Amino acid sequence: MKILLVDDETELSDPLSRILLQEGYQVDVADNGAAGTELALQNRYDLLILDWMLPHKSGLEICREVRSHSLTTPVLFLTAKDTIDDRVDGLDAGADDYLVKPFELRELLARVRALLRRSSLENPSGDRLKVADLELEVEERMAYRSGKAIELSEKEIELLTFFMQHPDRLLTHEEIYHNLWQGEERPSSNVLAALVRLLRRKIEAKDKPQLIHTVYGKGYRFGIAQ
Amino acid sequence: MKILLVDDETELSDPLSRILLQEGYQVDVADNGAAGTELALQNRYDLLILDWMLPHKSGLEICREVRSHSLTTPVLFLTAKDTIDDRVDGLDAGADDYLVKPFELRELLARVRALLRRSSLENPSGDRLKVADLELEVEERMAYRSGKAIELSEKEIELLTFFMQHPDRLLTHEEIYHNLWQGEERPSSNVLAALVRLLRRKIEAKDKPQLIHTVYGKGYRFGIAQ
DNA sequence: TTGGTTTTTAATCGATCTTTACAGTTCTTA
DNA sequence: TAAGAACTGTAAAGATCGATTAAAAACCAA
Repeated sequence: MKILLVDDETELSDPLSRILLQEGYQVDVADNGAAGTELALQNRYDLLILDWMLPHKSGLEICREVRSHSLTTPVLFLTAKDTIDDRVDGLDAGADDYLVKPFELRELLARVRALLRRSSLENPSGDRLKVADLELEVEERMAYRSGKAIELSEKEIELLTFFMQHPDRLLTHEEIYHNLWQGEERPSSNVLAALVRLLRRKIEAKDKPQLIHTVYGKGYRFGIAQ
Repeated sequence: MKILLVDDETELSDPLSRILLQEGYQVDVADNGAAGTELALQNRYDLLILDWMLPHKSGLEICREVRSHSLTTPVLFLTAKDTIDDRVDGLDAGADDYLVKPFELRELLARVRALLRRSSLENPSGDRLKVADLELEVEERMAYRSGKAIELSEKEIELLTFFMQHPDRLLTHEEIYHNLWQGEERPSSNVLAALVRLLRRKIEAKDKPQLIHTVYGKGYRFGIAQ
């Protein structure tokens, strides 16, 4: 689990990041708003912990900006600001939780667990996914269709994972691009179509139900259901 | 958005449920743990708001039990209990948020919005239209007649959506053209008739009541009624 | 660096969707 | 009931989009 901590007070961020590391999370730290925004947009974190008052760009602005790029990573505010207005503003800017300094470490950790638990519930990236007769082991970089092993490249895995996390749903080109090439500018060519073809070549078979369905003009749908 | 409120103190739950209703949510109220658990398991709520101290079964127990049935509805605790241990217990029992009484109403509403926003992000239940035995999921670009899946093209979806938004009403050619080809100049040919035919071919069936009725010289009427 | 693999680009081909046109049918009214 | 108007069914052109290639570029390990 990767966490981004954006805080300029090293008296807080140093021990906090150490403790989060001890708890088994990977932690990146940024000490100003601009750097935090950039990191958040270019990497895939499972949680953003933002201080409110920051050099260059406030936590509130980071949150708004990140959300406007339709990044849905959970956000936890950590701040000395304690009027109701601030809390409401923070939550309405797209934050998921709000904790007022000084806080008890144990409560913070419990809230972090709650946020991560929910996002892993929704994105069962747990290394084993199954749809119909197709199984995927993300860590192993292997898929199995009706038991037969299939080797996949990195991008193929990413696409298949995204597909299998949202079976039977229309996934638009936008959404897929966002998920696989986030941060980077939208590819000018038909990378996605090319990638889909590579994946199809590996996981589809004539004698098995089709799994990747194209939805004309919109995107793709993954699953056995039409 | 449906919310279940479980609280035995009517001094709190009465005004609170009234306010939630004013905010546009559907609200069910239970005044004890057993009833709350039952309601939560038998209905589809978008959020559970649980008091901690309850007759029969505590909020904590409700939360655990509901989660053990792998129900992932967001849970917000609302309680007078205010030791760190309680909060940690609540969050680790599967709750998503925890608010200590007395709380500011505005903060509660902001947290409710945050929780509902996230769950609607993860479970985008787009518009669902239903007329007779025909269902339409606009976002998913799928229709179902008596449960059987039907794929539709963009223009077909637009027309069917317009039909289903105004059932049992005469929709004139003018209105339909205006809605589907707004801005553009009125097509010179019989596009609409052609489109209606394509749609009929997909959603009508000999053994089912007719849905698209033509009103000679005027337009169309959609619905089972003659 | 080299050689192999993965990812992206670009061009072409093919499929689907939308519109048009027209022939055949049904409906309305004089 | 006959004539004209309106609708249905069909086919095909035009427009848009996706699939398929092959080759270039980027990446990576030896």
